[in-house]
Amino acid sequence: MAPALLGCVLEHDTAAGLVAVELTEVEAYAGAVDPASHAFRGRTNRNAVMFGPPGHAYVYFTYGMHFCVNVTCQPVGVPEAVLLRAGRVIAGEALARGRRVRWRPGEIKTPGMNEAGDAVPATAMPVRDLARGPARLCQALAIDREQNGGDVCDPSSPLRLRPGDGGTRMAGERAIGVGPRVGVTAGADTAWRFWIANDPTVSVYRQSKPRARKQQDSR
DNA sequence: CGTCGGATAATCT
DNA sequence: GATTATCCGACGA
Repeated sequence: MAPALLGCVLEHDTAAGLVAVELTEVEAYAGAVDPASHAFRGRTNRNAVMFGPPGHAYVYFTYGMHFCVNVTCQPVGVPEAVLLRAGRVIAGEALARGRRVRWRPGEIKTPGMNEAGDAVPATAMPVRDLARGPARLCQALAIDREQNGGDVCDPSSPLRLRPGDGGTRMAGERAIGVGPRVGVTAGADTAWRFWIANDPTVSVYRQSKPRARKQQDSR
């Protein structure tokens, strides 16, 4: 399923307008047999959607500030899904850019302004970075908890998946890259990440790095 | 381009 | 209480 999704289009229709991306990078997570999968240790409230019917969005919140979206791809009871890691914006670029304005805690959260309060030019966020990475993709498409469990195969859903504009699957004529998944600890040697070769919107590979443990009193 | 640390909170042990 | 399917700015090469 994962490489088959490359080149397909994910679009989110909201009151603000529609943003669409052509998927350029995905990762497969194989539930019960995959220690890197959220479903590896069984069903919980968080991963319940993974155990549901295929073609639905599994949206989770992580690192205290980011959302990521998966598409389930197996029958009820088989918790397998594909994480949508990156895409190329093909519609709603201005809206996506507005959603990608960032700020730091405690600072003014005004779209179009930077931390100093200066107007941010339209070129501040390169188009290639609008959905380059799973949390960035969710930002650009305004995907959050509301979309968890949604049927992305129903064309009438706000968040839906459709064949690519090229009309072909498997990213058409383009070569597909294969490699280990980003940021996972268990199962780091399993090559279940797929991307469109030489596409600038594919995120940079990063190995999982154990974070320093919470500082004890070091005196 | 690469590495590093901070932000920040749901989830699980 | 530890961990995390991340992002971003700062800094150095």
